[in-house]
Amino acid sequence: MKIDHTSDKDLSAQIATAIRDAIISGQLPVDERLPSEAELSEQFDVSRPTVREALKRLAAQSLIRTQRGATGGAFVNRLTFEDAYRQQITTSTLLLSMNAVSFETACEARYALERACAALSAGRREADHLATMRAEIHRQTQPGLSDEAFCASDVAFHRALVDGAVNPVLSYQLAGAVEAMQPLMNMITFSARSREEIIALHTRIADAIENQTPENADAALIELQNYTVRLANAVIAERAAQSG
Amino acid sequence: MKIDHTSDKDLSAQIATAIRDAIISGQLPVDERLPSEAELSEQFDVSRPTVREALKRLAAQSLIRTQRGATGGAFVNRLTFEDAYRQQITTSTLLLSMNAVSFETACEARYALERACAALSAGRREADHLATMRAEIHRQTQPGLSDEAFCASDVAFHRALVDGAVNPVLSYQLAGAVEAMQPLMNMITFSARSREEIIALHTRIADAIENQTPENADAALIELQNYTVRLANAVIAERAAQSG
DNA sequence: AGAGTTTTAATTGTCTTACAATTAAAAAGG
DNA sequence: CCTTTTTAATTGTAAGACAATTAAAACTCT
Repeated sequence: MKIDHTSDKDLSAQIATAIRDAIISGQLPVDERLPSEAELSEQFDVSRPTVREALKRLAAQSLIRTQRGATGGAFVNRLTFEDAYRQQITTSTLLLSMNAVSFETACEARYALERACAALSAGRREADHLATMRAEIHRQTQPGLSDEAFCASDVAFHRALVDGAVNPVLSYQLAGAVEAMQPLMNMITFSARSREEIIALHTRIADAIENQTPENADAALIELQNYTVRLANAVIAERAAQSG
Repeated sequence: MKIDHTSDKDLSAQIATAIRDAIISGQLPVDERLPSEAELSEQFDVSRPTVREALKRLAAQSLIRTQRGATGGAFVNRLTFEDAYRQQITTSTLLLSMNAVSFETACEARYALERACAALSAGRREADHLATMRAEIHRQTQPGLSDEAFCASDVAFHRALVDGAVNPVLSYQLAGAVEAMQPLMNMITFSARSREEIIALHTRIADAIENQTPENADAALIELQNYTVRLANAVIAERAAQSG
């Protein structure tokens, strides 16, 4: 592993890339200890602060973890699904908030992916995920529920639907799509009437999963998508009218 | 924005989190300039190297960019779809390589998502994406094509299929699933026979998109999924026999 | 006065040195 | 042999210095 001291790129960025490549290619297996910061600074012929900046870049991506003390150091970190979820959610959230993505586009993506999961969920029909869906539907019917709590329950319901596919890779991919929509969903103030409609559709979805009728789940999800978009457009139009 | 000097967490991690939260919440809009490193070190009451470590953490996630010179500094970066693609791909790749995910599970996730896109692609039927798909199919028929080039063309074909849905959010979500599979796909050495089958299925998919018959695209993708899994299992079994 | 050139100041990038905090192993002592 | 203390290795943090870069300000010449 060598770096170019005459390059216009930061040395710390080059070092981080070199180590990252070594991890991705498998040269550095999980839990392997990297050389100490002092050794790395010798190997790359840079100062220790520069090495540290490189290591912090890798730590920010959960690629390494560090430990102090005599037997401490930087270790190649096993990237867990939990870590990946978190990164995926923040990245997706920022992507939506920074790029003027229309509500409809985000919604289309979300429900397209979710319907794919629903088909698998209907086939697997896991008892615990189904129980979670029913429990969340029940929570959503509580009259005193705040809008925030309703939205949180909504997310939990859809998470259970997705997790019901029992495919961690799929759950990971969907985490961003479902969770990143929450800020957008929160801007929609749910009336009692719209909650009723949503709960009815949720019930249809849960029924479809239970009865292993994926086509019914598909239809209900499409209706939910359309209804959500209609609600959002109404809110957006109202706001435009108020400000204009 | 304040940090806790008595916490067991790294100061640089705390500072990075504080700034990241400010960006996500919108307090720091895109292209806003952060205070200089000297000012930040005063504000947080830490040394400049510590501030720099925090900034490198943010830079690693494409949340900020830095510029040298008189009017330089750290600026809130607009997270582009391109940046997000790259992160998504490396994260997905590491997730698969570090977590003993079965080929079938990864394949199931990938094709479930891809079929969702295909349905939309068939509805939109974009000329340029269709042209790319045809061009890649043609490339795949060239007899002298190396296995690596065939795999790359395969990825390009599927990317075009996904991009044909004309939904950047969807393309972003899929980027990881499609590209992260490539290392797994590369381990399958394609014989002339399997190339023929794959090209035939690709052609059926392209035809289905062109004719706006999503059910045909769906069927072909399912066949492709099954065929890919069969090939992979055969390779895995052969390797086990050789080593055992 | 205007255009081109030089200087200057601000900022990040890097290096050096030093010390604090933590931790496990080694040494010491009972 | 067990407990306690010391020690050494390692990361975390600090302070100060200089290099590199860049845009604006000052200057010079026509």
